[in-house]
Amino acid sequence: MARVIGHVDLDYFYAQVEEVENPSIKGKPVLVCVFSGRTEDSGVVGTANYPARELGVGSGMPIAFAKKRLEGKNPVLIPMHHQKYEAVSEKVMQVVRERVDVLEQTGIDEAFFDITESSADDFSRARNLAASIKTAILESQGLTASIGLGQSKVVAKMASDFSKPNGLTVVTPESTYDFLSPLPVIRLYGVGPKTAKALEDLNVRTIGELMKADIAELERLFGAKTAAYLHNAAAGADDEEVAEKQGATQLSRIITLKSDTRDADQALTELLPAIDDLHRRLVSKSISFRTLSAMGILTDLSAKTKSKTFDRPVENLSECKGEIRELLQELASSAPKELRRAGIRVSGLSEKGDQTSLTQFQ
DNA sequence: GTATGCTTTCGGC
DNA sequence: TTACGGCCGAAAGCATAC
Repeated sequence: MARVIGHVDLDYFYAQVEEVENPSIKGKPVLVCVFSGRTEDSGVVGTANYPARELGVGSGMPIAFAKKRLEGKNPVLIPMHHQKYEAVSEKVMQVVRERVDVLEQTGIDEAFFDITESSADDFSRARNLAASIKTAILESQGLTASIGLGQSKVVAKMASDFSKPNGLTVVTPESTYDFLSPLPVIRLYGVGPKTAKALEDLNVRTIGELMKADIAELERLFGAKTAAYLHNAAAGADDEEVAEKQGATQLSRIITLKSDTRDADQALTELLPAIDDLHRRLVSKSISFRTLSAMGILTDLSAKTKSKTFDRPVENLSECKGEIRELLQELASSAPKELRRAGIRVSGLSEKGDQTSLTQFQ
């Protein structure tokens, strides 16, 4: 049976939550900012509302740069309140979950859903269901969302991206080719600036051109698995299932250092609160880990990591400061530049008292 | 050679 | 003129075992 897959994306999420809480800022450029604390304005824009975007400001942009662009435009800068957005997100996801067959949350503000059953595989019924989901989100939390429907995850994701904010785009199986083929490859889910550039060097600019691209050439450039994905995704024919996500596969914390350094002990000192925070998180969720990594962002913003895997799951991160120090030391001494930011990551996670996930197939 | 597991990098939001 | 976070998941790259 053909599938009906949806993707829901909350519009300019963090900034919209702030607008709902304080409607008087609506209409002005609103920036939700991640301040790093190094200098007054250092940090980046997390989310910008549409008035800000129309003035050329968007997420990932340095705050100082955004401020310059918005001089005289009465911008509203708000520091990010992650817990608040987390709470709103949970409520929205529950509203959606109640109305679909399967929900797969892929971020704080987006999710895939499968409504093959509840729409009886009928795209016109699916459209009505998607419209009712949008209404329910608006009534529950005052937020607009954009929804896309299609025959696969790739099509649904691109459909939700096609019209926003407050969009509803339905791409039936019959219209899939016409929808996808003229779009630039950069719009394809899974294609970022680097892949797009490599494709452009092959004279592949649109998804239609990607559909016809030589597979051997794609394999040579990207490897077999990515090549197969690109080929299928271009046709909107990926067969990825919508599946509820279990727990996280990794947890991390990263900070910006007060000043650039190669001194591992300095980095460790500044990281201690983040290590404690992650430790508390692990303990409260009864999570053990097997792999510990130190992450560094260098002065040129390039990234570097060093990691270590233990033989058995480790429960107590705060007892690993010696290992973290060693990893930071390896990292700092092998890095071509000083560290600007430093972080830790744990992966290979398991829940305490649940060793089955590691042993049941051995 | 193939399978498997670990390390590092990439890319999305 | 420049300006620059904090997460997450996944895949490539590499090493090792058989």
